[in-house]
Amino acid sequence: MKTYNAPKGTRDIAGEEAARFSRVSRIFEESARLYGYGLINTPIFEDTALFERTIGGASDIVQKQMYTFLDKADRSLTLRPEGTAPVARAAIAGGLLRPLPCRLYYSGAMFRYEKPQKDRKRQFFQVGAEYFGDKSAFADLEVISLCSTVLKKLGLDCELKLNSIGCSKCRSGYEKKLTAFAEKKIDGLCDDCGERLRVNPLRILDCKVESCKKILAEAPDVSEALCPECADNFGQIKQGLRDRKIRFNEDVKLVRGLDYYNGCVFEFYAQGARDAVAAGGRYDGLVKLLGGEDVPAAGFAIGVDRVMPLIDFSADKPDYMLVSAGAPMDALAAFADEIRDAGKVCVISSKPKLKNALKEASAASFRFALIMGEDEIKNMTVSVRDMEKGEQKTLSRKEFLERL
RNA sequence: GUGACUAUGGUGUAAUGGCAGCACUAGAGAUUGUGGUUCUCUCAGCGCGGGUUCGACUCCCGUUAGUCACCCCA
Repeated sequence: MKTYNAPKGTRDIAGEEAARFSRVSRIFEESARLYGYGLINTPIFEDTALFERTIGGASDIVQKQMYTFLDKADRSLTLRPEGTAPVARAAIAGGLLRPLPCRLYYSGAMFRYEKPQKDRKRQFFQVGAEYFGDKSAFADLEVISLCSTVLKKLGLDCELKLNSIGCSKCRSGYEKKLTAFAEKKIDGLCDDCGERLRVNPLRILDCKVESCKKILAEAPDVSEALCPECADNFGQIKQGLRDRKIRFNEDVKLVRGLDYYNGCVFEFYAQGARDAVAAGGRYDGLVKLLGGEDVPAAGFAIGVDRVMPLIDFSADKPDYMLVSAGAPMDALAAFADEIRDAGKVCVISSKPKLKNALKEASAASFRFALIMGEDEIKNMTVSVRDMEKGEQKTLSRKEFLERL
């Protein structure tokens, strides 16, 4: 019989992984809620143009990583490769940006057509938060704090890398300077950098080739090219982080791959992890670009798949397995419901023989087996067997339920 | 997208080109209502397609999938 695997670059998440997954989502959602963020669910696919315009036509994502298809009416649709543009789009469309500020969080699958490898699947999961309507450092600080809090609650010790790539004004000035610098040294730079210089000069700062790194070490700094406003804003963010005791390292070479970013950008690196587990920044131009008013914004996303294997996790053992020793199933079912009403996990073993039922309970690591047989039915009792200690005692069902 | 490596029951692993074994798991059982230790039995496999050969799990080519690096990114 032919069987089917999950499609290339996707995977099934079950068992312990699933438990990790929901733990990460739960902790994120809890924190976002406590910060006053509201959940927003956007479609899994959008008009292709939404991503082409916002992410940047020159970016790798748009150039070769989008899952784009035509629907039956020849509309060009794309499986979302990231969450920010859809959230911005939805916030505009849904009139959510009227009383500003507006705080939203999301959680879900994203898609990028890449060659799968460690920590890089074609379908991956992100949780993220977006803050609309505040131009000041306050917003940057809030989203960085939220992100940092979540990672901390997950037990991760992360390094925060921080940079400012400036507003549209100082950025274009800087890009000119950088381009001029790089063109002089073009012979020493790799081919990719030549290409980057043409399409998105900032990205050459990100080059991993040693010879390029050496040359670019002398490149002009963004920090020196910032306009007074941007420099002041960035200074406030850094001071705010110090006040909040959030450690960070300024990295003047940090740029982001998506075109809509400006101002402060950041990435969180977990210990030992090569890639960022979370990243974000400010994107003041995005809402306007999508036809909304001129609403400044900042946000971040956490890579759930990347965080999952890093968290310290031990699965909870299920509580009770009800096993029959000749008791009718009806009696078991009613009692099981009473236990569930008390909020405890209770599973009824389908094995008719006590021996096999106990075997099942121990194989599935239940903490207790609840034995019900003729004696227990007659006396309204239950025999509670501790599967680890091997101790067993019989008590009245009423007493048992009270102790839950 | 480029490059390298890998592919055998559900899992982990063997077999100079000559009958595919082993361990774990799972299922059934070892006289009455007591499991996680023992014993017996059972189920289950060469990713797919070509080629070389008397004969291919083994060699060659292709393909698919996985892993790793590059690229890029959460």
